[in-house]
Amino acid sequence: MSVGIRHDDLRRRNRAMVISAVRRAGQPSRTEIAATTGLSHSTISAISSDLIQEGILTESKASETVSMKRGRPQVGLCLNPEAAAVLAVVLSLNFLSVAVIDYAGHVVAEEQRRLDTLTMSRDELIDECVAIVRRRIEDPDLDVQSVARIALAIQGITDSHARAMLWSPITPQTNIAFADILEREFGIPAIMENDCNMMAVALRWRDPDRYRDDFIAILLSHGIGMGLVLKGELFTGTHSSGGEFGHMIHRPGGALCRCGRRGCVEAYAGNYAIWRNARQLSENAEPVADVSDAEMRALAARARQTDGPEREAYRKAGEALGFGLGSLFALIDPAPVAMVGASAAAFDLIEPALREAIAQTAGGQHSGSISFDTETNELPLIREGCALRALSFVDQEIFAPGIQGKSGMNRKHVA
Amino acid sequence: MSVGIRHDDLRRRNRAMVISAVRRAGQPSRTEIAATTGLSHSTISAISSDLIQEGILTESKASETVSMKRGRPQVGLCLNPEAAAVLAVVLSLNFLSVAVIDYAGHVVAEEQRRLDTLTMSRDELIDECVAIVRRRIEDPDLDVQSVARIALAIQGITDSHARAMLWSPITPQTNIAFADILEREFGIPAIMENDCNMMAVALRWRDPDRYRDDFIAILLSHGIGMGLVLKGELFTGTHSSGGEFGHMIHRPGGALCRCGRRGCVEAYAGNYAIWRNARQLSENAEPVADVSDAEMRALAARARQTDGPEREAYRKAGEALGFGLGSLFALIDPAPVAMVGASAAAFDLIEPALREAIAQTAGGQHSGSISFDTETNELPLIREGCALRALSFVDQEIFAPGIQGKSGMNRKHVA
DNA sequence: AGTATTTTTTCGAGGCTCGAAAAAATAGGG
DNA sequence: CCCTATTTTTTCGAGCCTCGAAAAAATACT
Repeated sequence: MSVGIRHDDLRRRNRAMVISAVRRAGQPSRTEIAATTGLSHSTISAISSDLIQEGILTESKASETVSMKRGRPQVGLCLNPEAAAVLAVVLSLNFLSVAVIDYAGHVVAEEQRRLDTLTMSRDELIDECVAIVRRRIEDPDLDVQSVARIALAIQGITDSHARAMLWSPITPQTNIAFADILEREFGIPAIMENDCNMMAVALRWRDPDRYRDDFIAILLSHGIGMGLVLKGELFTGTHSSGGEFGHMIHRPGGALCRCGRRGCVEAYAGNYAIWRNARQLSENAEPVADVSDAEMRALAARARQTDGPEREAYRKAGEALGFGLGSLFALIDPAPVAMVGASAAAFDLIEPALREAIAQTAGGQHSGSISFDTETNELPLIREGCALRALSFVDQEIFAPGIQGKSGMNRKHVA
Repeated sequence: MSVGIRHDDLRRRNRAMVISAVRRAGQPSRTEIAATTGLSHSTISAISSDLIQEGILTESKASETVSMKRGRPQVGLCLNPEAAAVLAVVLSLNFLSVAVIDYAGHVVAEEQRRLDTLTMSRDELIDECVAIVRRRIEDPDLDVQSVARIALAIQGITDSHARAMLWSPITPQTNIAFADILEREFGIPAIMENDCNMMAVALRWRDPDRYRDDFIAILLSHGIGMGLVLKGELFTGTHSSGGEFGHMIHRPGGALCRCGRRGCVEAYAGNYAIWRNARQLSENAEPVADVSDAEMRALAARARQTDGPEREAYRKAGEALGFGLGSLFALIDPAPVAMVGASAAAFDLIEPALREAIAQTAGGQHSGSISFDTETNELPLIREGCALRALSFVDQEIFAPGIQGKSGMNRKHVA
């Protein structure tokens, strides 16, 4: 059962709250932090003094503060970039990328590689990931004191504890415990996240006005993925990363999906499905492994030009997405939607049928008011989400730890 | 944003924790509470001493403790039944019921009435509810010191703040703010909950081994409802009670649903849909207002006897439920399911097609391992859920209040 | 009756937050 | 240039809260 609050938890939580307030606000003064957290000035003063002493926060240079107000000028607090570093690793189809991010959230180094993920063996895949991480960590050019956390995102299903990839369309391999492997290899805490969930995390960070407590991020790509935030929390399944919107059933017994089942939303709206329909192939035709972005752009161009099979393919995609969203809205109620990925550039071809379909569902009451936004490049979002996840872990678990391992041990003190 | 933890919160939360530990365990000793909450004996001693002084808890009579152990015998703490009372009101099709429950959770009085909810005006409906509550509260025979909370459950959609009924199949009226109305009328805090959500709350209470952190309660009745618990929390929509499983889309453009749309799960699995299919009426035939339980039992009997349209009707219901669950499992992963309601008695007719359908969906990997349980009488569950909800509110908001309205004002102190 | 054992209470220590007051740092006005 | 008003930040004592250790209470066993 949930456990009582010990006295030590109090300081721990308030420390975490101050750190998170600084991360969100950028350069808040102590007074601003007191206002947003509801804690007293004395408490904020004490906590931030501790955090500065420990090298986690720094006071921003007074030069920048252009306060035209009377009185003692506010002194902004900011995250000390040198307090820690994190790694964001993104593994997607035929592509592996890693970025080193300092504690303030700035990318300080990166590396990208093309692979052939579909044909690689289990060990090759693991070795590539370990190697790219090792190169970044051990790079002598890089003045990074210590990497405190690795976050790895992958297209596919991960387990709910963020330890392992369970299944992924980018490789025939299954059940690879990447988080455990990286932890063993480098002795650095690691997590394994779903790519679409990381998209959602990043969208919330980028535009908290639009993407606040409830929203949906849908990846329109070769497959269809979703990241879902409900009540301010990232939604995950009971055993896996969950939110497999692309594999909700659109038409029982319908078109053949890449997952081997029939009638999934993805089997109508994934790139391979649009391509299959545009070529007027059978719904039973085996999904192709990959369709290039260029080819998809060509399909979209033809669909915009003439009312042929290409336009019909996009219409079917919109219909599947619309009925899928309708069923989703029946469960969670309507929420703002972000359409992410290269195919989001063809959202103009998808939207009419999508809205028409939603209007026939439980979401229908508000079908006009549901707002869609598009973002054609998913990779930066995923990486940003990973970085945020990893940094937030450092904020809460390392710099505001529980009883065990009271921090401040080997960290360099600043000034 | 989330607010810092003040010092006063600490005691408040730990008080709430002790109360909730007593409610769950029945008659735990102080030592047991210390063990489950992780707080020290001293703290538990101090808090429980307060709670006893305030008349919220009592020490159980030593006579019952048959401890064959050496040492000072444990003295069990229990909820003082006289500390407060709550009202559970359940409004369903043509039926209104209310129960008075003491603080220990025992029903001390009840009243039930048959109504004609489908034809009643808005004011008649409200007046009936107010009147039945008034009769129970003002009953001179009843020695109830003070009703601290009213919880009202209704079949249909409520808002996410638990204030109002937004839409219900039992009445053509919409948007009735029952919670506000009852609060104004009696000056007692009230909430308005969805019936299926209350079923889920009660199932979790009754069988915490089976229904712990993640499970699904589905009401098989004239309509199809769902209560969903995920990660130990009751799931609700962003604006409404949410979880409208019955109105997920099974077949786009398919059978006519009671909600006016087409192809909803309910349009295949609701009583009216089974009845319609069993009579081999068109899928476009207007849903009938009500089918008696007796008639449904007759349908089920005939379905078991011969392989005719009745059996096919149940098969279609199972198929719709199965594909619906499959889509749900794509989002949340598989979880134990409770089938509740009179039609759960016909689950034997539904299950084969249901399992076959699930096997064709994302839930398919585990289709064999998904476990179903049935419970044919929903009303006691709903009432129990209401009572638990109301009592839990009293536990947390009244007996462990924040700064404002520090409790213990007019309550009778016990010995 | 005395001893061992277990539960519960008591008591002082240590932490944490809070409010009030003091200190610090600046702009504006004469 | 100095003084005052204003705003931010720190300091300090008070009040709670939880904790651990020890004491007290209540029973079974010998």
